[in-house]
Amino acid sequence: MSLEHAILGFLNYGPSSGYDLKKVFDISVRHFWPADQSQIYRTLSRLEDKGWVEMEVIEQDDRPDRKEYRITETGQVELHKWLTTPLRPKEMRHADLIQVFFAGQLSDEEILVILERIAEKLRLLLAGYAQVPQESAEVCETVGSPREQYFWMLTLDWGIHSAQAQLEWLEGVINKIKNKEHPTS
Amino acid sequence: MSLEHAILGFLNYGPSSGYDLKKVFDISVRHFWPADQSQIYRTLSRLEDKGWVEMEVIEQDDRPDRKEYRITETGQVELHKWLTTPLRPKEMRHADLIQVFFAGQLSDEEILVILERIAEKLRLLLAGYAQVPQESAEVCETVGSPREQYFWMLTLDWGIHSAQAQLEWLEGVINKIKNKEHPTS
DNA sequence: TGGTAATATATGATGAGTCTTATATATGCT
DNA sequence: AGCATATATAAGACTCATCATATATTACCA
Repeated sequence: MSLEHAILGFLNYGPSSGYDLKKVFDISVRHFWPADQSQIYRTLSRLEDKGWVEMEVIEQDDRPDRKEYRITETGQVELHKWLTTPLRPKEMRHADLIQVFFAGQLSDEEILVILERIAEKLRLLLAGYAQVPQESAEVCETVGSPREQYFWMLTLDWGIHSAQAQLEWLEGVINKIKNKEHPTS
Repeated sequence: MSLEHAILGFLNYGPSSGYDLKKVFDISVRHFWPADQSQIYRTLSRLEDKGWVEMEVIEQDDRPDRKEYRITETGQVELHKWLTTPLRPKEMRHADLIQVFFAGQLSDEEILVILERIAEKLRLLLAGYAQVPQESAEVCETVGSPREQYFWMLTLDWGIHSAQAQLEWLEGVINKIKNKEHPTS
């Protein structure tokens, strides 16, 4: 399971609690692997059962106690194995494209609304990507070597290039439809 | 639910059985909305419960009987409503990018294997897209008007442009790493 | 006559993720 | 004293999708 190994990946930088992991996920990998809080805690328990991580309760005076998880040697072996193992192609689901697929049944005005909405979502996505570097800067510099940071940035770059390509293509389509360069019946 | 409305979309072209729908899905929308056979049958039952479709058993001499589903007026209203309703942004999950994110922990050779594997998957995806027109040609011409076919092709075009943009970007990254234009520590 | 493939539908188990809610401690504000 | 907020963990219910099977009919071939 991917979430298991994403968590192992972070624990390999150093021990951490479920609460910490949730925050790290949200500022670093959320754009390609969002993780629910409850899912993180459940997955940590499962990782412990598998022996890939160990847990230690850290008592805190100023805050509730935390459970700190540390990757084991078995866990490190498993992580390396997973990182270098081919992943089977994952099928995509784009509900937006279902709307486009059946758009022929709609009026040109309705179609343009749909397409503009998709374009707007892509612009928002790009705006979100633009903020990631600032949000993650602190963690990046403290936790990561330049080499690690380089690959972190690659994943962001991938998202930006994909969204930009999609947006440019979509804007072309919108213009064609505005110019009535499509079949009317 | 998107699958419910994708099915309604197809039933709006004419009545059809679960078996037919599975085949239609596989040659037309599989690349952005794959559907499992058992899921299609279960969804058809649910659509019937909701009153969006009606079922009729068609007895056949040469084959097992089939249950033919027909969209109702309520179903058509619901379909139109859904097609013109904004969909909330769906978060993406790309397990491949988890491997890239943690690739800094690996050797350059291991990283190139990972990236080449992702590139190869994209090439396979593009090869698959290239075959869609032939596979769906028959259904397209019999079921769809030129206007409908135009939007069907748009969804394919979207996939092709996305995959192509990703592949080109990825090939650039692979070359940079081959030329050692990345941090080694 | 037996075997396979195509047609056609259905169910049970499981996995993965989401949503909601609950619990508990400590800080700081008013 | 009362309230909101941040920290920290957890469990229940649910949705969606996948996987494996099961069943039944007919056609075709050896």
